[in-house]
Amino acid sequence: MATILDVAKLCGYSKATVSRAFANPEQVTEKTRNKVYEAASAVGYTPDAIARAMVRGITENIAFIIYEKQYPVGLNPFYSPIFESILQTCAKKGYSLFVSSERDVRLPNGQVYIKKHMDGVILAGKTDAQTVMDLRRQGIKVVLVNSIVDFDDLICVTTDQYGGAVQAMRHLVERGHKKIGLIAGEFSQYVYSARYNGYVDVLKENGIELNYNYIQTIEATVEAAEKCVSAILQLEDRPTALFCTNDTIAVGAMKAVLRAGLRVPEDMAIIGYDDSEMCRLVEPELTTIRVDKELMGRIAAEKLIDQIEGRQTPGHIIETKTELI
Amino acid sequence: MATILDVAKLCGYSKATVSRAFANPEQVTEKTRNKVYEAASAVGYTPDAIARAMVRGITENIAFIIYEKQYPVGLNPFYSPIFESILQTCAKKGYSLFVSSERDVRLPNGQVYIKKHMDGVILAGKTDAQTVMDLRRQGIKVVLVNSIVDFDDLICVTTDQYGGAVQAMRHLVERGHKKIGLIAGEFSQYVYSARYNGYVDVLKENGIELNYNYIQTIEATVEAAEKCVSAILQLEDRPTALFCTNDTIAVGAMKAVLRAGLRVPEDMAIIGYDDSEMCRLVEPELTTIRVDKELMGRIAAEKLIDQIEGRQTPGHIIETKTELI
DNA sequence: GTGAAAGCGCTAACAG
DNA sequence: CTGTTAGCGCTTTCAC
Repeated sequence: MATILDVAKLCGYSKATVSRAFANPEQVTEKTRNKVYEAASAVGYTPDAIARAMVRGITENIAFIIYEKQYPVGLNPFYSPIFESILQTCAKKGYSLFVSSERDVRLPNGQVYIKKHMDGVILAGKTDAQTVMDLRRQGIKVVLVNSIVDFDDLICVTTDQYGGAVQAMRHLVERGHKKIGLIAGEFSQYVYSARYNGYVDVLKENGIELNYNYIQTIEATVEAAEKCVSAILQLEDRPTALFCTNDTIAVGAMKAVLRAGLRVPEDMAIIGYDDSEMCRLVEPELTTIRVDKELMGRIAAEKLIDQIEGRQTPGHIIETKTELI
Repeated sequence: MATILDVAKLCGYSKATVSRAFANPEQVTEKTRNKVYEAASAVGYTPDAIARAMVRGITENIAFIIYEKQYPVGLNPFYSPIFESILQTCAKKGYSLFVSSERDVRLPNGQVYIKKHMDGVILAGKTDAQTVMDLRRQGIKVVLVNSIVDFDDLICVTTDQYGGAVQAMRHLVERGHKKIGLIAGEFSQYVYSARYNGYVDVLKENGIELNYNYIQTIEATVEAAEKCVSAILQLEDRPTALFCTNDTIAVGAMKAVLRAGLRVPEDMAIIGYDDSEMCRLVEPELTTIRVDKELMGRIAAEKLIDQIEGRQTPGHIIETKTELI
């Protein structure tokens, strides 16, 4: 592997000049530059990013670490668009992106440790204060997505979970539904209760009494939702609408209804949550609550990079708006 | 940021011993080790991966680089499971994973250059010999997924594209279909022609004549497929079955059929390709050709890591089997 | 089992 | 504009 020294020798300039020709071309005359480049091509030289990172103290890499039990990282319909958005933002800013689902590695002494080929991380999903502190102690900047830890100087990018649930429920109520079921996924406490409260509160504000037969908590999979809703359809006095706390559940619910020979939404209205890709795949297409995942990813990446590059990043909780689709 | 020297000073041992306590614990007595760990915790020390990589010449990072125009990386229903599988394999082997859709960065001299915080890359999608050579010249090991470049010593993990298409077509023919349409996505030449040939050959072997009204090439999106199939449904003598060259197209086709008030598969049989997640979301569920994406990802990652760690990796083209679902 | 010393390949003052 | 020099933090012989 050719090093900077090989190039320097060949073109007759010093290491420093070769270095400048690549890292700060404007600091070198065009003539010199060309000679350097020529020599570099001749020996097949390419700067070594590791050595560079070592002396500069920065890697220009960040990591996106998802910690959710629900689905694997790459297949998660909610995080995929966020991931994609982060990826794009990184590309634009010249950063490379690590992806991982295991937040930490243990040193032989049992200490938590994250491989430090990165200047910062975006943590998504279940996150605790300790992790954030560990990371920071290692000199790594942190931004949270879809989770909140109460440090004043920590950026947490979230959505209005409660507001979205209220939007969904009001939509159903406005269309005349009084018997509305809740099929809730087993999400983190934070997400679960916000959506649950939205359900309960909208019923209350419309004077509709809770019917606990209509409320089910299940694993957030198509299969579980299908099974659960099939059972609900057997109820004497079955609901006319279902609020599903994510789209995967809504798709399962829809399958159950269609298989029972009923129509959506005439016989059973269904609303999902997240506005994932699948909403547009099924027929009829699913009503859902849009969460601006593209924006969440972009903000998270931009704020993180701002911090890495030493720009001030005021703000703590950044809440993006939801919208009915 | 505490360095190894801080720890050495505090515990009274040398840098070398501290280094060993973390990198090769067995080379140090337990007593020493504990003292080192204690001192490390006290000053908040954690080994610096960059410095480590610099002297050892290995990073324990690899990259997954997708070069496809079709969909963005993170949202690609075909590559997502491969990605997930690679991620898992990496985690198991102690490697971290970079993900990217832009294969290269250009140096000021115009040379292609990839940031070398990695020991190897898995290249997916459109790949050319030059890229492979550039990477190798930079000391980076390469494995290809879903693409082929003819170097004897280059591992290419693919599937039997032609065989899969034949399976799909035979399935339709066996169920008595004679008027079979082909809705082909604009994929790479390699994929496109393998699937196209499968279509043509099975028709031939059954003595069915090609009807060019039944063959359409479109952008591989739900919308394009829906539009295309809506038009096909208007044909005087419309087909009774459609072979769609991926599931996204098949889903679009299905939507068009259902919207026209027809039934799937009674009025129009539809078969997709890839066995992506969406097949199980739609109702009725989609018949498709399974491609073992989990296996492809795992093999690619394992072979790459084998190469990085200096193990022999014979073989060139590794073809995984397809299966009708 | 532990220490001393020599770099890994590069950048960043500081001179000239 | 270019060269000299001094490390970045760690691992790894080679001695002891």
